[in-house]
Amino acid sequence: MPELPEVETVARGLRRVILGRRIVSVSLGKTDFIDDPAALEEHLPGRQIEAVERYGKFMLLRLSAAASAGRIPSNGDAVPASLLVHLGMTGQIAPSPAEQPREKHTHVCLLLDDGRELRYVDARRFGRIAYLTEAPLAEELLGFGADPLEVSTEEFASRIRGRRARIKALLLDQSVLRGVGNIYADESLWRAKIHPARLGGRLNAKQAETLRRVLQEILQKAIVMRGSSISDFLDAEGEPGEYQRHHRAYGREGKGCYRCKATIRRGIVAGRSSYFCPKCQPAPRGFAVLPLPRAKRKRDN
DNA sequence: CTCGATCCCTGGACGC
DNA sequence: TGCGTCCAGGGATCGA
Repeated sequence: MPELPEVETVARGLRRVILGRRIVSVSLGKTDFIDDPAALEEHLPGRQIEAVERYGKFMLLRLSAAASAGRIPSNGDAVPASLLVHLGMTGQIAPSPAEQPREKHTHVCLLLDDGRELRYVDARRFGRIAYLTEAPLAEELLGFGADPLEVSTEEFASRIRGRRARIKALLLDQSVLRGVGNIYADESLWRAKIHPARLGGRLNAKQAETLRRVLQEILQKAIVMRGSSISDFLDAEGEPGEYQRHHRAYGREGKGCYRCKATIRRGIVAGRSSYFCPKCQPAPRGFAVLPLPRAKRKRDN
């Protein structure tokens, strides 16, 4: 669930609270979501957290070369490196006092030089953590698409043009755009009045530009609101976001469209639950709308 | 190239 | 109350 705005919110929070801290030691819980757990234990201690960046849905903790106490480390720690962190669905990362009991599902603890622990908690372990030096990191980031906040009209159009996938699949494809997930895909398609199952390559230039523009507006607003807290998203200071109050499509099955009052419906597109207004966002021929669940048939709105 | 299916994983919602 | 089942979904992978 953490998508670009949520990850940006976490990265900004981390920047405020851990920048400049040095990692003293590492302790790990379950490690099946970590690329090379031993590398964390071997290479993180002694390094300083110099920057926190976001790349799509990833966070990049930029680390100094390890302090070497007068000699050059022989294990590669003389060069800078990065810790790549993906929050998956349920990942949270934040510092806590080291003496505070560890929450359930805490899988990575980095003891910092100020007595706190930077803890990574992830019940479902859909996240990912990797220790990477410069070259492997560059290679890792190579396959990602454009930054949706920066992408130009022309680049966005060219990344859609000629594709045969559905527009929602393209929005979710991290090699097309980096950072968009299910919520912001549905929200931007609703705002652009484009059905998620439309074929991306069939959008005309005006539709593509509208989609690009509203996607940027939505992401920017969501960042200002510190992201959407559905399920259990909390930022690095334990605060929930507010953007879920502004959702117009996502999660609103059975409720009224804010534009036309028609009932928001759900279908599966690109393997994901997709919410749309059947009136504002006309479906392509043959699209299967899921029947409204009993429980959601009425209710407020 | 794109699709759907399957897997990973846990907690919460729901039905009986 | 409790138990079983389904679903949430980002990403990898595999076969069609």
